[in-house]
Amino acid sequence: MAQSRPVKPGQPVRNSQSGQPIMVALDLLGRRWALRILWCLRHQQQKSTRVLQQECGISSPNVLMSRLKELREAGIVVLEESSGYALTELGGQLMESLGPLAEWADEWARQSGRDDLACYGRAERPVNQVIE
Amino acid sequence: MAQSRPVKPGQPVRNSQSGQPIMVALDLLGRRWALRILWCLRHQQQKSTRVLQQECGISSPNVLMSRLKELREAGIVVLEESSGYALTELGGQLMESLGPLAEWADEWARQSGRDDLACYGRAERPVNQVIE
DNA sequence: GGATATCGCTATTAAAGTAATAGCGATAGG
DNA sequence: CCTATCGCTATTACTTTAATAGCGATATCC
Repeated sequence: MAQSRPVKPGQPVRNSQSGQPIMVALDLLGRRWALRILWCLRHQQQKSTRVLQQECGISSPNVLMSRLKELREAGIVVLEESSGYALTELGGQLMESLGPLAEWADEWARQSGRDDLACYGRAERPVNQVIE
Repeated sequence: MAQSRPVKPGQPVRNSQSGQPIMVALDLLGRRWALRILWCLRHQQQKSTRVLQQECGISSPNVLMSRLKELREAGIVVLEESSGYALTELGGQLMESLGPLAEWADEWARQSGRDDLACYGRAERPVNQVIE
């Protein structure tokens, strides 16, 4: 049993003892599948655990449940009555805040000679599709 | 021996097989101590491994060396001749791109009733000091 | 020269996190 | 009752990180 404490602002986390919100956020979002799950919840509002597992390509439900639990405790995701998991408003705002980092990543790809991968600034692909 | 492949745009990583820059970036930066190390390199330009280890509170040099190697291969950090590690220009841009996420994290702290921790918007503390 | 100190970096073992498969109890419909 | 799906748990193997000790190389001081 991992039994990790809730990942919320003010709580010490892996990367920092101070509980600084940005550090807590980076710990939470840096964990395996976390952003992938949020991305799956983006378009269609509600999805079941099994749909999430399949669409994200997650083989183990254990880690999926761990991430969902953490994201729920963090107020980023909710489990709605017999309709599945969904993003909260805060969760939606989070997805929007990743824009500049995505832009940096594209610049990074450019400087690495892989600008064929940069998609954030392209008109053909909406901003929504940056995170895969 | 871990012998992990370089974390660069175009390479498949833990969180994604596509090599999308944003996903690669989140894998790289989400690894333990990565952002903490970058933060330590922010003010003073060059620091030795031992100074980094001490200031970041890292007990094991193994993981420090792993992160530094990854960050160097990614072009975010350089080891300058007998003067220590330093951020590249790209690395500096990266730190700036984390602003919106830090703002979101502060809003997150506010909604969690921990707005005493939110520091990103405060005039007293420069933006530089958000990440601890 | 020789002792001391610091440098970047590696070896080794233990702990923590994740991968992968199988299955539980609950609910709903036929 | 039978089947199907739901959220979720148990178990075992593997990967990543934690923690301590130490290497060879360079520099400094006596």
